[in-house]
Amino acid sequence: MTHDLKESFNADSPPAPAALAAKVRTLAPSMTRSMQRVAEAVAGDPAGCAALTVTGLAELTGTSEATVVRTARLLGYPGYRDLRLALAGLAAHQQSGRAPSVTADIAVDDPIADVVAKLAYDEQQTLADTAAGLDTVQLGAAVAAAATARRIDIYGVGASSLVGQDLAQKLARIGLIAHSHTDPHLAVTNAVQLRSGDVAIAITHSGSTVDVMEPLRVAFDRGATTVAITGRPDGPVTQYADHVLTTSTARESELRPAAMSSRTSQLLVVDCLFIGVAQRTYETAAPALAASYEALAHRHTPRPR
Amino acid sequence: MTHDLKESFNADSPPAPAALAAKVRTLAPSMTRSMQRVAEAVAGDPAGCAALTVTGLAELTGTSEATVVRTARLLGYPGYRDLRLALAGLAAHQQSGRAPSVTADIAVDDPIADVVAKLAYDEQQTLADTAAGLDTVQLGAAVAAAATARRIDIYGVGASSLVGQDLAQKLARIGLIAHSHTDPHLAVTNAVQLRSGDVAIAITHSGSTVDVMEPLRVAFDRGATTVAITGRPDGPVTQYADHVLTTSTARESELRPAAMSSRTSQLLVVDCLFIGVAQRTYETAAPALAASYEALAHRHTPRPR
DNA sequence: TCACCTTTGAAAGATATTTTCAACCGGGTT
DNA sequence: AACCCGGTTGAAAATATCTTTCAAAGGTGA
Repeated sequence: MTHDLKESFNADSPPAPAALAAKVRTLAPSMTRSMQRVAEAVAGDPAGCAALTVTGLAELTGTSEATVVRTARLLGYPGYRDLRLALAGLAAHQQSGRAPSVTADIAVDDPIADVVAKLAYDEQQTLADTAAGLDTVQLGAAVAAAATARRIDIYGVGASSLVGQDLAQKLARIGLIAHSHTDPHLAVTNAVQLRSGDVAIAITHSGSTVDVMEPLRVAFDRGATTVAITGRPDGPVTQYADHVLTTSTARESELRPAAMSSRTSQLLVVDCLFIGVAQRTYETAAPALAASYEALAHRHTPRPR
Repeated sequence: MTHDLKESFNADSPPAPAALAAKVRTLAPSMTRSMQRVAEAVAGDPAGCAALTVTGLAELTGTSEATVVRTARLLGYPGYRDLRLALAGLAAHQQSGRAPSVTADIAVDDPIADVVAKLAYDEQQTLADTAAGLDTVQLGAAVAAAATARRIDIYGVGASSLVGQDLAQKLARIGLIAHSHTDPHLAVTNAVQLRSGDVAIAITHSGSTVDVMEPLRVAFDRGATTVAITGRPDGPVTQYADHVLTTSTARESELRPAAMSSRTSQLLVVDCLFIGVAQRTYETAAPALAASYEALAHRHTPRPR
């Protein structure tokens, strides 16, 4: 599956009911300027845009019909007509559930209570977006591969390395052979050992972190089943991925680095992967979980009161 | 609001959000035979009809385009196009109505899509609980201490160690001196160096992990400001904590270890702490964040497409 | 600067929707 | 029964909307 470029994601989800705002955010970086203007308008006011014709929306955004159609395509619809229908559906949706008013960015002078509320809300949003945007077919395939893998190598650097470690820890707990690699050199060194029947998982929000791409490429070339967990489903890392799991991207602000929401999103994906694997290996996973719990008991003071 | 069914929708003429089936029934007598066929199809399967063009619907009902348009007009829309948009909205609505049963535990035989939904829902719940249960006064105090600390030491083992590392990474990014300790011996060794003006943070879900409590005790004795992030505000660790930040605990199931939801909760707390500190040190934090972003740019492949 | 690739919108081409209009139907009248 | 007439219907023209094409504009690296 060596797809690249724009055509790749036109193939996947034909319809896309909700989670449009999330999709817009994920795809925004791969859009051209004028397409971003259109996407922004659409995400900002679905109801309003649903009432517009191609020409209308083109005028509103100061672009051309062609650009509007292109944007619709990029978002996964066959054409503008279908995007418009989806927007109408979305509008009806929002109508029912009025959003709370903590959506604003976190400001420097926000009282601490607001920070808590906004952050919690944002992360909840990120979770919802991620769940909506996750391709369950890809996830299922990744789960199947991991559940039967001889060994699982995980690559991630920076903030993503923690996510990788988390996954490795959990998989190890249910008796699988899983390792997380942070050092790029060691990662490549290890990747060389992989072959068919092994699984390599790369975690990178940007989709273009060389330190993570390189070991994945090696694993891919060696015949291992490769999985990319990334916020950029069109990024270069997907070249070497048999299965791509997309994380969502929340808008970031000055005080809220992208790493924060991408981490939340990545963790959800990783958890889903883990649970999926645990389901498939239930016979061995359940006792292993119990055993590891037992083994740690003595590390706690006897009676917590 | 006393009106019931039939009377209600005569009032709202221009749009007609729901109650389409009812409208069809009321207006049916005043329709001609072929129009009734169209109206019937529309009321029977809004979603399906939304996918059809005028011609398609005309064929389906064995009538002509003109009749379809007439029917749309009779139902109160300017034309078929608008009826179609309304249908799409209606369909989306119905869809959302059915799916409230994700609250159950994750079972071994749940399809992967359910796993995603349940997990996302659970984590969202955990976030809400955590935000609600977080003591902003304690948080504010912890933030104040951390923002002005000479150095910050963080203790966590197991799953919590990742949370500790995450916090340390982020604090370091905004120019603070923060370290996460995983090795209990090294943690204690380092804790001995602390004194008044330093901050020590212990992260333990159980509130009774000796490997984490011990360094915190040492730091406490040495006069450092100590913070405990724990799910058990009555646990032994709080003895040595000047400020206690409580994380929430979601119910766990066989397949979903406690570590999973506690991690989500801990991360939110840690994020709040971080943002709070970033706010208070904004002058230095903002440029530091920008600088660390710059420094990493070359680790990505130049042009993602 | 130039060559090359990307992005963009004007306009042509294709579809879908709306309107027009004549044929058709059914019932009442001579 | 034959005829007329208002209402109903669909084929086809007219219009609006959407899609595609293509060349010019804009940017980037050598």
